[in-house]
Amino acid sequence: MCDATEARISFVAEQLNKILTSKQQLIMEYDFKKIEGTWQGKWKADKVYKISNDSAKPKYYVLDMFPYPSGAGLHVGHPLGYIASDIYSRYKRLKGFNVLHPMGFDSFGLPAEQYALETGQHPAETTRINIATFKSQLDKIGFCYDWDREVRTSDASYYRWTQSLFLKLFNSYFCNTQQKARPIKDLIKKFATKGNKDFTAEQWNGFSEMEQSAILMKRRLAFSAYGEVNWCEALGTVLANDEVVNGVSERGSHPVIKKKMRQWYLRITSYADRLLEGLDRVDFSDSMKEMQRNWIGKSEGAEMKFEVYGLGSDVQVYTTRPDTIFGVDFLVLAPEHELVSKITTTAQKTAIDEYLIYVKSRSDRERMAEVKQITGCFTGAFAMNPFDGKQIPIWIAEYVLAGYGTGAIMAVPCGDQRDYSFAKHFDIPVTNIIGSHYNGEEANATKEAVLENSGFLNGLLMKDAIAVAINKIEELGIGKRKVNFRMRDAGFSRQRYWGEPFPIVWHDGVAIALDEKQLPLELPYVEKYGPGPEGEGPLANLTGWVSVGLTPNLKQDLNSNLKQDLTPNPSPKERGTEQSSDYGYVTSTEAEWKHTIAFAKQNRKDPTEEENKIWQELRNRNIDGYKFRRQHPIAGYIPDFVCLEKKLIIEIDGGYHNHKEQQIFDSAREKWLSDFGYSMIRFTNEEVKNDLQNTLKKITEELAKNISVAKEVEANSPLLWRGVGGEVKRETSTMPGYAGSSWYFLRYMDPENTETFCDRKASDYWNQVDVYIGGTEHAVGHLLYSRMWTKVMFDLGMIGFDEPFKRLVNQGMIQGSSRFVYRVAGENKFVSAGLKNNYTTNDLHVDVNIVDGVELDINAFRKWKPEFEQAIFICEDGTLNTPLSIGEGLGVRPGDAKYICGIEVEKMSKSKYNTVNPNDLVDKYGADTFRMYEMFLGPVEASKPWDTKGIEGVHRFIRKLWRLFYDDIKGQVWNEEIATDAELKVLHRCIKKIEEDTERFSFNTAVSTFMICVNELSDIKCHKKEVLEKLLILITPYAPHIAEELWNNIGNEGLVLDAAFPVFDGKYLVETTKDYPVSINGKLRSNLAISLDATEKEVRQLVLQNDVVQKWLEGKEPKKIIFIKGKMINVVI
RNA sequence: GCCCAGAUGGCGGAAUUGGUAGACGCAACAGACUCAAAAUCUGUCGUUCGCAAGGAUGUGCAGGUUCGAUUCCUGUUCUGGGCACCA
Repeated sequence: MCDATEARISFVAEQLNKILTSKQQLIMEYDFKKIEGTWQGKWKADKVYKISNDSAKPKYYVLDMFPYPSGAGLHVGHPLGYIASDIYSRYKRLKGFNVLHPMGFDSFGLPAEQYALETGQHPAETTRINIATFKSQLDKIGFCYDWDREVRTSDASYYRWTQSLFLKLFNSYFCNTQQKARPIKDLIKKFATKGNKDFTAEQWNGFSEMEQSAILMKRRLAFSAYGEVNWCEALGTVLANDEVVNGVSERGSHPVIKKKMRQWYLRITSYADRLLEGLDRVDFSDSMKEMQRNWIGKSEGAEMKFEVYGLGSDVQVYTTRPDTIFGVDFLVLAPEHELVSKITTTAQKTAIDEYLIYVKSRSDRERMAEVKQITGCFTGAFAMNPFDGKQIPIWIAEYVLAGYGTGAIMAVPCGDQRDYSFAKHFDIPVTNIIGSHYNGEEANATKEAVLENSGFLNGLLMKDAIAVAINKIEELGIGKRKVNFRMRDAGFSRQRYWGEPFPIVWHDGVAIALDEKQLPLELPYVEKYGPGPEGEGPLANLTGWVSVGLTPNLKQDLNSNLKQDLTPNPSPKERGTEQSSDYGYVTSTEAEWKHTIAFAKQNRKDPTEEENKIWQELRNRNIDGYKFRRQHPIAGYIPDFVCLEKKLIIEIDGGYHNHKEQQIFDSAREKWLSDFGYSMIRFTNEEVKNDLQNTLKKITEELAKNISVAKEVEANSPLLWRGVGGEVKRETSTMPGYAGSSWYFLRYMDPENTETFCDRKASDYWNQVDVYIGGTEHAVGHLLYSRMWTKVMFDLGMIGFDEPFKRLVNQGMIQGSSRFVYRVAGENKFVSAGLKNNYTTNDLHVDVNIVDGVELDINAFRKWKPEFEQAIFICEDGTLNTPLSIGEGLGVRPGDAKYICGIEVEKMSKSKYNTVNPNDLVDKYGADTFRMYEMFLGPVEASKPWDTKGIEGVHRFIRKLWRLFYDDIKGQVWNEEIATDAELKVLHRCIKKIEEDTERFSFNTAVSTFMICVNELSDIKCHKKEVLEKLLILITPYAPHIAEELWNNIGNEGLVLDAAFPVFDGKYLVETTKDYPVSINGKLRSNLAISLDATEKEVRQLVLQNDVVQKWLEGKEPKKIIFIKGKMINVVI
């Protein structure tokens, strides 16, 4: 072999070797993109996160507040809570729980509608797109959601149940004796049999339907009433509170006034006490509980009456301080109080009228804006103090609110600052009832003073006098103990499009619930999103949709080809042609209904032989206790016989029903009757004539069969059986954003159920949400409403618990850290932060992504927006940086001169260019690094500004973890050697700390624990599988992808996701000696290693022998030596 | 105005029950490896006096309780959040 060949061979071998090494290196490198892609794909394909409702394991429910899918997508602030809950879910799974951890979208809401108004895109479309974006972003982070359980509040399959639950609220009332919700049927029954304090049963039964419905409306948990809305004439629309700024509209600054409109409300005030009490049984943060308590605003006091001089009437006041009754110097009524016009004297009438006009002219916002302004007017009337007969003037003033208490107060200037200011302002003399405790300069609102000048209360401490005074008031029959709440009933309707339509139709001012079977009432498609003619929601513009006629289904039929077939009277032979009507059986007007009634009456007079025969039986036998009616109109249809209770119709057909044409009519009618919940059974004349017994048997069977339908479909649709005339119109407002979110946590338990909102078995199994994670912004809205809904459902026996969330964790808000550049006024020149005071500048937000810390990437900035292409920079050191294109010769670009940006912490938002997209970070560092970094930032509960800088450190840590298994050069380093005690000590210390930290949601310290552990293992060069695989299990919740990859690489079967959490063993941590800190007079002076077995006596001796201690003692005896075993030693001199 | 939470190095933060303040990370500085860069590794790192050993001081501020206080108590300032004429 010649040299050349040999050289060639060795060259080839060398090259081959190089390739092999580089390939091996490639395999051993931490390629997070590949790893994360692989495992996310595998998880999805194998459905590893699919959770069953049927498991022997104990359950655990971890829930995130589901997001509103905004167009902006996720920014780094959103995933904070999601990562925390994901870690916790995965941790619980390792601990052997069946963990429910779902995700969905709160996809109804105003922003989508606003966007639609601006761009003309349909909210359904933008919502769909936004959700897709959100999901793809979420998936990149590697969350363990069971997407099969996803819910979207704007899907008909979801809001069908929101509507159903609304109907439950509508059909329930709050029973004051049992303090719980009950079906309104019970109340109706009570009214009809016993009446109540305002009317007798006879009176109730004599009330018209409209009167009855009005009375019931006052008790329903979801009710309709007239309420004030912010009405903007110029925009022709109703505005939400936050769309009104200082009395004018946010958009366009048009004036906004109060307008009364019919609104829907939830009677949440009935639950005030139980919402308050429930807080003691849940694990929420103190501040969260406090916020809810404040919102509910319970106050205890007394309601009592003051007689008005010269008039028979009394003024009812509410006070929490009945102890100050002898200090009352005047009464104040709210300007809207009903007594105002009655008691005002002729002399004061002009003044009062003027004042009322003034008050009306002021919006709520104005009244709020100038809190301290004192206004009021004397009515001329006087009231009498029931205790001392003192004559006290009655005033009106806007500081008294009509909506709270009785809308009237007794003013005690020496005990209440507002009353005091009022008295001073209007020169009303002040009575002092607390002697020296009142200084004449300001009110003393404490309850600590001793009462004087106070009749039977003299000498009592004010706080003790309260109860005494109330007892006296009750004794005298002039008032009673009374609890008031600040909370108001929750407004539940919005004059908007993108929300759940109400399953309600209106007829003659009576709200009629749609039948359960008619749900979902789908949100119709609209082209325009503008308000209706009277400021109603956009739905009001859909006249075809709003006007129901009878029912939506009937309406459909009328619009279809069947109209022609339905219209003619089907039995002209029987009824005679002279009575034919264009609509026949269909009644959509008063006149048509009258026709139908007339037909029915006539039919009754003229029965067929077969009808008579069966009627005898039905009437006499009263089959199975059910009452039948004959020729009784159902909506526009006149059946031969009907059992209203069972919704069963019986038809005895004459021969003409054999005609094909007639059969089309029949089946069409059967269809829309079934939409009302009615079923039908047909017999021929022959059947009745020949075998009556069999016919009756069939009816009995049908009644039994029908039982579930009849039970379920409440007889609550008067439309079906009462006289229908006049127009039937749909409710045009929609439900607010919190409707869908008030119960979504239940739907996750049983998301595909088409029979009910959530099977009782499922809700019994999953029960309460164990941990609920979300922001504080929902403290008083969503959380109160969902708590109320849960209580209602519990009361009605629909679920088995009355608090939805066992534990609430509030994640802090991640604020944006904005960067600014300073543009010299009028020039395309920017000055660095340190020199900006030398110039007049405009501060511009600059994209944080082109700033490294505070140093601007000047070239990236020039490319950022075309207008900055030629920008000149005055750098921090005063040198210039100009674009080269100005001319190579002229362009100055010193090497390392920096342009420094300004910083400000603000809310994260696109317009401030301070958003950071998680996708970018995941692409650059991987999901595992991103997850751990978000957790490493600080406690989950804390708010903090985002700073990308530190992510490098976490990424270094992850790579260091990887290097415990694979070395860049040596390749595999992990081995299967037996672990030493020292190594196991490191591991078990880590197990203990991770378990503790994860349990208490201290994820930032958990991350640093991992860092410490990996540092220590690196230091002692531990690459042993026995230790490392336990570490992988520990870290799975935090960094699931790398854990799964390494777990698999070191030869484990199955997923680390389902491994068992390592059991901590304290024996590895047992120490024999402790390096005690030795303090002298509390100041640390030395350390001393002492055996843990040492007795206190031995320790004292060792301490006294110590050089440092001796030096400090200077030969004296110590006064005392404090020794706390295992902790520290303190020598007191 | 009322209620709640918080304040610790240049920065994010740790100290779980009153017991070694500043873990872990970032930034900074010094060094090793390298032609160089990246990556990696080692060291220093509250302030202050001192060559050093070793002191002094230090958890918003002022007091207090305690052998000992970031931790408990009182007062106070500031920051963040909530409510806002609720009798």
